[in-house]
Amino acid sequence: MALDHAILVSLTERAASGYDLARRFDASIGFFWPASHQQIYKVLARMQEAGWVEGTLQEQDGRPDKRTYAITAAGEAELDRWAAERSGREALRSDFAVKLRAFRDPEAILADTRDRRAAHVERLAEYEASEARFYPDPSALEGADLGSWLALRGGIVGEHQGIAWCDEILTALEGRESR
Amino acid sequence: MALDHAILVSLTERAASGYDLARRFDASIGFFWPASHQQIYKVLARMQEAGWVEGTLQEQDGRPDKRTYAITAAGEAELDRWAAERSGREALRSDFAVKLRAFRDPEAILADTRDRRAAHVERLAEYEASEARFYPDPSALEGADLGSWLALRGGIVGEHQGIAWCDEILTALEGRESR
DNA sequence: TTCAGCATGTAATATGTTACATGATTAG
DNA sequence: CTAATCATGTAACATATTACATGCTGAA
Repeated sequence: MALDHAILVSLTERAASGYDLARRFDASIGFFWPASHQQIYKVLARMQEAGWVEGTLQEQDGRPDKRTYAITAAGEAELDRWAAERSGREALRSDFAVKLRAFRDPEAILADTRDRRAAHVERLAEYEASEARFYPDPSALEGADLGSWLALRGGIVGEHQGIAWCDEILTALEGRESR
Repeated sequence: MALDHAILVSLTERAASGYDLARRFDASIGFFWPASHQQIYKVLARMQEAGWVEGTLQEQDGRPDKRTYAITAAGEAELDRWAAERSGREALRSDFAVKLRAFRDPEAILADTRDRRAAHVERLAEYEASEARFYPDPSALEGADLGSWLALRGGIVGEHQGIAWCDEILTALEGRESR
């Protein structure tokens, strides 16, 4: 029951079809909660049965029919209930850390680490571009905008951390290699 | 197929029963790949069928029989295959970031953030204690020990990042509250 | 004509969580 | 006498991934 809430949050911002949501999950909200279109369609169907969202079919010409979902009052109530709930500690699951720990193939680890570093740098740039564009004056932010900015800050801080970790690994491995 | 590898890595360090593994997963390797005993038993059974591990039943008096698993040659081969494989980018899934973004209940977010900060501080202390105890001289490390230390470094850097993010949130929210 | 985008899903499989079940020993 | 530790699991449920399936439009 967690993708459910991510979708509901996205729907409070604007009503959307499963397809639209899938695209949003490829970008903004999906940075913190990735989801595939298949999964999104399933959850939308379940939430409609629960009465949290309401779908209306729109016929379109030239392209497939579109089912647009909007959040209902019951959905809003569910979001409020969830928002007040304590969120326990989040488990991190890192395949890469397990691989490091196994330390079976130092060359592969080096290559992986370089890739990861590049991916972090790239994503950091995206985040920073978003920040500059959408939140040029953070001190003026309020409400949901403040929340979105703080979430983005989490992404930025996280990418910095990822880069720092990669650099530690590279220093340790490259340093040893050349000796 | 990822808990599989975490278990195999743990078994290369020392043969163990499901119960033993469950305890290890509560501590060391479980920081990067949490798992419950139920899940571990299931995976062990599956891996035995696949021939990656071999279990031997030991009768004990005064306590339940114990099934000790050791990694087989096929298991080692599988680890090697996995180690050489590229690991793609890891998805982070943060319920908390979604909650921030929803920004429904600032008081609850504040309370959550304080809890999270405390949990990060606590875990950081554990990691740093481990580091001081098991890796007092990092420059002398080699092989699997070097890998384990680097994984631990990831944990440490990650907790620092977590604390920094919480501090940003607290500054933003508390600053605004008092105005 | 080929590929990307729009738009919906089903089916099979894999993985993980929660609840339930049993039963002995030892320390407080 | 109560709780924790040792030791194994099953069953039901929830969630996520991968593969498959369809079909139209518009741009290169």
